[in-house]
Amino acid sequence: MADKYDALKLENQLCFLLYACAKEVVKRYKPFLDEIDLTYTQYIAMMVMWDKETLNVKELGEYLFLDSGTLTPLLKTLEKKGFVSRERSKEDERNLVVKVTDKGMKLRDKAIDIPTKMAGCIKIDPKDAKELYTLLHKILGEF
Amino acid sequence: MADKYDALKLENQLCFLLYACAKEVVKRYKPFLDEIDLTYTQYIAMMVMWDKETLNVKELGEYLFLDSGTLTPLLKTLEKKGFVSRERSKEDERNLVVKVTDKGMKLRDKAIDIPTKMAGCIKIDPKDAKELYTLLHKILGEF
DNA sequence: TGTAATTGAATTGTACACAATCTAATTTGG
DNA sequence: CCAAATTAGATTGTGTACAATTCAATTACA
Repeated sequence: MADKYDALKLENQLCFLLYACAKEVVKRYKPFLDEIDLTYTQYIAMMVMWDKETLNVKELGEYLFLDSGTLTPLLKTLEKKGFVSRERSKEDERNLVVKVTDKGMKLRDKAIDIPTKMAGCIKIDPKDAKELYTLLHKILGEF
Repeated sequence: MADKYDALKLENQLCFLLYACAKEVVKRYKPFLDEIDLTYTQYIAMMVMWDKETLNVKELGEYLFLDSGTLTPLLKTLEKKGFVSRERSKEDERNLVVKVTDKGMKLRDKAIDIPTKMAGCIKIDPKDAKELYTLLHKILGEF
């Protein structure tokens, strides 16, 4: 019973599945992230900061696929919470150097069991997870 | 060289991949959706409306995984654009009946080649697409 | 070398997303 | 039958997202 509008049905849209799935998974993080006073976006920003320790806004944005319009207010919030510092670079004053603070590094230990908790929260077997990981990388790869 | 913080690295996060991928794919829709004066969220709402024609806010929200906080302003915008009508139900005045208008139904024909255009935009072979579809359904299934 | 082009952040404006709260309408149970 | 509980939607407040613009700093090049 296929009609010419079939492709316009929500249930046939891979993009919608991606969109809905991403939102629902992020929502699952909330209770765990509430405990360490971070939103999901702040959490992924801190993940990069924990790993790199010092970065400018542009570099951070490349990791996160976010621009300064999102990151500027986000980083100001993280600064207010004491997790990062923000300072213009001496060498090139266009660059804003973001550094994770001691307090920010301490937060990492509080966050350490979040990935495990989340894994227990989303029931997907390791083989499927790996497969999904590969497929999403393929799509994201061409961007 | 595994350390105890490995699970907290962005590149190991399936959720981040989902989140980034969904955003990037939605972004790809923009040029096509601009032509028919819809945002992505408005577009998926219209997809349900095209299919169901009449719905209340709660039902629409169940299809879209969105609540009234998002849908109320969205539907007011779609009403202003003339694509849907909003009216309280006579039988139960708590229900707001959303109906797609003639103008809204006409929009469907303008939207009809968007799925094809998008398919040409994201290079993923049909087998992978199917696999991805199945995996995402599995995850979304438990929500 | 001086101006034009480029770059990195910030700002502005629009549109979600969602938790929490509120209000009015309906339903339930004593 | 009526007060309490439930339900549907709207509202409020916070926090993203991102396009477009602005601004200051730096770089390129005629």
